[in-house]
Amino acid sequence: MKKMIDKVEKYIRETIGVTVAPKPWEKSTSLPQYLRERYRFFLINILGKDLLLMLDTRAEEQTPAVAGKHMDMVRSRGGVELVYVPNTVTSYNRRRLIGQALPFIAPGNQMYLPMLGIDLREHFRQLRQKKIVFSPSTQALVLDLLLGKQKDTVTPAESAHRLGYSPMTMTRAFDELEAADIGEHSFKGKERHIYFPELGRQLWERALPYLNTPVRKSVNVVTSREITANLAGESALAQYTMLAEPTFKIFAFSTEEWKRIVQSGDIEELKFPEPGCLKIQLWKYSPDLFAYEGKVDRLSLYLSLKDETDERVASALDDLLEGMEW
DNA sequence: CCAGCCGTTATTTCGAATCT
DNA sequence: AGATTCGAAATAACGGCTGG
Repeated sequence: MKKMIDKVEKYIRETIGVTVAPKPWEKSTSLPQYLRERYRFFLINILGKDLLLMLDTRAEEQTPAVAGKHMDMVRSRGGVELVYVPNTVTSYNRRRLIGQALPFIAPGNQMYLPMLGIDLREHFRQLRQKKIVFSPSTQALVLDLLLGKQKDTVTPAESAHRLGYSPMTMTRAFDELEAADIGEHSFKGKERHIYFPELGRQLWERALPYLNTPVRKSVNVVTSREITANLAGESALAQYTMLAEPTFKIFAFSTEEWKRIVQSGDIEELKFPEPGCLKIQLWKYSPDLFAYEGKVDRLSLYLSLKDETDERVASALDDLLEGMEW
């Protein structure tokens, strides 16, 4: 294990530019057997702060919750700030460690030391776009509220049942709404409730910054089959407004539904559109949830085209919302 | 150069398993 | 029963390579 502590030392020196002098921790003998076997403990001093490193000797990754339990255990006798040093850790577990406020150092990769105000990662992704958007399931929930005119309070389980998501997914959708400060959140015992004092246009405008296009991806196809599905894009817009029909018909599918269609044969995907082809939009949520009379709902349609620069489309979009019965 | 392709890695999403 | 946690699977981003 000598190697591991050296790596940590080097990583700290290279990233923060201070040398720490790791010393074995004597008190470790007072720990339960299993903790002593599993971890090695070193005291270090960073920027005037004493920290106790807890190095995992195991090669296999440990889940954050278990690591957290062990840290609590050690902390209860140590009385020092603890830092977990996993041997290996996946990106999603790094995020969970942060989520559970567990300080950790992943040498060569990432360091999270909130007590020092350090949150450092080696592999910066493209400067994380701060623009928060709702996940597809949350957007589906919001649209359901807007289109279904839900007056009462709603619970995750109810929404889940109505939209075909799991209760957990709806719980997370509630989380996102709460984070965006949309709706009034409350608990009735264990049941989580959300209530919207304002629906319709007010809610729409409030949520709009967090909503994005339902279209995950578009493909051009040719087929001799008769495709019946919900019209989308300019095709749907042409039905709702005075806009002229587009050159190619545009349909919307959920990913799963489209997979089924392709499997049943006679669908050829094209790189570029050609006369007589269809444009297929694959949606992040099922268009069927809100579609009406053979076309996708107005709001999703608006979201799918709101970045369109074409002047005629833009003005048709205005008409589209004008025609909305809030 | 550089646009497009492609394998690799990171992140997101979601339901199943687990916990309380 | 409802909440939390975990990991599989889908998706997106990265970065090296290639053929113009």
